[in-house]
Amino acid sequence: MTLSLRERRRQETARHIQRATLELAMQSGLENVTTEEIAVASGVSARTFFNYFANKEAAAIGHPPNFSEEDKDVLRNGTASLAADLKLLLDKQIASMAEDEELLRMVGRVLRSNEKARGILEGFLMAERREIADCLSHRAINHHTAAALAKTVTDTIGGAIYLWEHDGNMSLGTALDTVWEGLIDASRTLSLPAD
Amino acid sequence: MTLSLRERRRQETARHIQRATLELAMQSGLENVTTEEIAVASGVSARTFFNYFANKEAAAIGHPPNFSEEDKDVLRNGTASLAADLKLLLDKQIASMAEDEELLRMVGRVLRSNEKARGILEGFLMAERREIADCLSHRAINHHTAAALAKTVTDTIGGAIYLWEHDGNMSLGTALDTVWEGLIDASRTLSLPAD
DNA sequence: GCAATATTTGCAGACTATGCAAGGATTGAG
DNA sequence: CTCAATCCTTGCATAGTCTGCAAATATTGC
Repeated sequence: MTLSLRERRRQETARHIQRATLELAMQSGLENVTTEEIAVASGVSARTFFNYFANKEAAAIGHPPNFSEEDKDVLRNGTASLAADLKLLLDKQIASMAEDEELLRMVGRVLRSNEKARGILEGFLMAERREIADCLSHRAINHHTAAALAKTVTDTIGGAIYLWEHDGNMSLGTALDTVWEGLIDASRTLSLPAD
Repeated sequence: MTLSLRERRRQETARHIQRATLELAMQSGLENVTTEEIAVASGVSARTFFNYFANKEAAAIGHPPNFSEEDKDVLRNGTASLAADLKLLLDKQIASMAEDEELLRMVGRVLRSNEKARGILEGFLMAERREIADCLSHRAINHHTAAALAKTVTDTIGGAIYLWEHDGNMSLGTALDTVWEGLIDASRTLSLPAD
């Protein structure tokens, strides 16, 4: 886990560029900011900007951290109910996001107004869902059930952030609990009466 | 519901451009097709192309049809179980998509390789989910439950198409049933043991 | 057939993104 | 410390995206 000087600098520059991108986007909207302006604000050349991110939308979103092996082990070999283990994962993810609420708010604002950014995020989420579904494959009835559960994870995080952004002074954790309850209610609705 | 000559021509040109875009994309990949080429293949000027679609990704996806009032009424005032009414809506949507499987296959292929296209589709889906959640607001326990149910609708359609695309000779309808079962199983998992 | 209204088109111009090659910085070995 | 290998940054050239504008063309309703 020790990074070379080069790697540390690279990460730092990437974060730096993301900040600059988001701050400019908050002022004028990402559409109205040029890559040139972002590069200047980040202290790198326009060409170097594209060595770090494929485009300004990707710069605004940044490089999201991967799931830890620890988290995935809980999903694979957890002893509690599946629902409880999933909720645990959600709590952890939301807690880590709550560490920088301002960043989250800025990213959220970009995502709401920018189609390309939404597409890039979808790409990240697809990869995450694949990972989660993989971890669940032993515990779920079959592949499709695992996929449906994985989707609920990313959806619930998205829903919680959305609620937190729109409902004035609800904490991220409370928003998660609220959306989670809605999900459980929806699951009851779907599973109880039909067939 | 009668359209003027102008409106009919406009729709026809739009479909024409979508076809041309998709056919070129199948040959070389959408990334390697220029808007100029699409315009020539569609028989319009490069400038006119942009009067119809904001970009080539939007042209590939096309203008998806809205839900009919009839469909929405079933959601609002259906007498069967909510799960059954939702399944009905899904069956109808999938049946209408099955009318042009080649188009669906081409659009799917673009979506799998193009981030921007995924973002545009997400935009359409968000709007659909809002509509569905709105219809469900009276029948669901609360707003969050309705939102979770609406999300399952678009997710299930997406999942069914994905399955149909990848599993050799499964029909769209069978794919939908399979994904739907996975969803029901997932719902049972989430609703039964926890709390 | 004519005036009002919409659509198409070409053109100019700002912005995005990539390949390439030169120049600079970092690294590890001696 | 020094040198060679390696990696990173940068400027430049270039292909492509997309918008505003104004002239030309087509459609509509009267």
